[in-house]
Amino acid sequence: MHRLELKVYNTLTRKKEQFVPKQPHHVRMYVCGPTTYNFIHLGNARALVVFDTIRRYLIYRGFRVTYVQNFTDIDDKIINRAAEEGEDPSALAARYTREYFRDADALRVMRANVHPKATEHIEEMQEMVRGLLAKRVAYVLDGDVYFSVRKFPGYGKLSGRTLDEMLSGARVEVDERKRDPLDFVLWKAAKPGEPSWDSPWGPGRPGWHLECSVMSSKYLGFGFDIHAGGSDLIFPHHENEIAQAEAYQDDAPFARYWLHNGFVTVNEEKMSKSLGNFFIVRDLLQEWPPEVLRFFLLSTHYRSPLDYSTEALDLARRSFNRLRNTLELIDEITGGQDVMPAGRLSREAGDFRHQVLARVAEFEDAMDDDFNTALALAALFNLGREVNSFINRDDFVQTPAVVHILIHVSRYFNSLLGVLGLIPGEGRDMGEEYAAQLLQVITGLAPGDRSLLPEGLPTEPRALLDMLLQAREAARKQKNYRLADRLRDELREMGILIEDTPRGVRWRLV
RNA sequence: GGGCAAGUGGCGAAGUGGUUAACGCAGCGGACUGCAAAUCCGCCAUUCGCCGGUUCAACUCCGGCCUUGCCCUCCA
Repeated sequence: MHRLELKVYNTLTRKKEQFVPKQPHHVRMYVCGPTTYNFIHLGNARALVVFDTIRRYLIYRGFRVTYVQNFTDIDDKIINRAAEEGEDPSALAARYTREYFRDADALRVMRANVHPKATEHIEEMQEMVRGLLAKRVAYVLDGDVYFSVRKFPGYGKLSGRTLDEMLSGARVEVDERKRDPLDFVLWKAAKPGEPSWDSPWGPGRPGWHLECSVMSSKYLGFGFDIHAGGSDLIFPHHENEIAQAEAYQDDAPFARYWLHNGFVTVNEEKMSKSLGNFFIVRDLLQEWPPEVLRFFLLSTHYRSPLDYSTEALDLARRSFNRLRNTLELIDEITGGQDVMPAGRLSREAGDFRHQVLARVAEFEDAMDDDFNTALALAALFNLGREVNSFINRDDFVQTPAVVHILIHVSRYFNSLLGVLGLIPGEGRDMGEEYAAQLLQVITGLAPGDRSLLPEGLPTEPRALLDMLLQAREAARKQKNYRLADRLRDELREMGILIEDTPRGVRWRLV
């Protein structure tokens, strides 16, 4: 397999760089996870899916990947939300952590190797605060501990701004007690009634930025390979993480490659909780299959904005159908068979195999170039066209050798789709709810038409459908197109799409 | 106000200093089909926000302008 170099865009240097992990063949990757006070929305999902895809591609490329994603399970937002709901903050955090997994699993986001929680690392965080105080880059103020940004010369290197440029913004909160308006909290004193942990500076809780510095280096080691998150985390979150970690360690870099995804927008405006224009993944999954959501999220390069709309998801659905059709077409030929002994290849089949490999290389080249999933999808469409053309040739003959090739092609195709997490769910999983409707179709038949059906009625929806399909085949043979079309229409109405192919009837749920 | 991106066909979206500007959706014509669907073949941007500049050559590099978005506050 050909191997060009893998390039990634590093926010730290603002350019694409060759990606070389610190340790060959092993990538250590940290992704900022959610604050567990709510269901995740599509914007959160984009980060999850994008970095999950990057992880999958790294694995595909032969790297071992250690993937860490945290849960911020103590935070002002959690405390406030818990107060509103009259729920214990830790119970609320635990609840939304479970809900997080339901959505992430549905979106086929692989679970991390470690999912550390902030509340389980209080000791380590206090340790870092102590260290920063000892180095005099932090100071105590009425039970709070602040990091002194002026003491860290590299402050601003990730966001590409100087301290003075940041200060020129009018939105920095003014707290007269702080030595510098940009100093941020490492340890936050608890107000009465708030959850707290004892500390040398009084009862309190960790500042948000601290947890990621601590947990990432705990599980991945200082100087790990990839630190990722949404663009809105560049400043101040990741900037502050760098400041703390590098000041504490007296070393750099804390993380080697910084990757940030662009936002999901709605009418060109950032989808965000404060704007109230967000769409909850849980709701979207009611209407769209996970593959369609993933296809949508990966149809644009991860650093570009992506505008949400029903039309855009519908476009993703239609587009993805094309890939799924090809997948089904291959399955019809191979029928899930295992590899068969190779026979003599026709010249056309040899060319076909050659073309397929070229498309696989196209996919890899696209992903090698800063994970260009939009271009990678184009390679999959090209691959699909090769397959469709080959199978639909006039002179197509289903010899063992051809089946053998198609099984291999199927593996390639599935493996590339798998990198994008786009393996379609079972589109033929009929719920019991179909049984009643199918029965209704059968009982609605005229007595004459019913004679085409065998005696007795099964209860399984699949069996009922098979019966109807057979009856329709019989009707078509008798050129009773009135009945055949009527059955097709009625099935279509309940969401079962019928297609007549040279290899027989084919159906799927829509 | 400061910083950073982006503006490509009806829509979505890649891409490149120089042979025909990917791919998908939609549309049109054809093949296949009893009809459909799926699939295949063909057509569909002489043009890449606007104006200058560099160059033998720019949509691609530089400058200015316009428009939009993001960050500077919790946010993926």
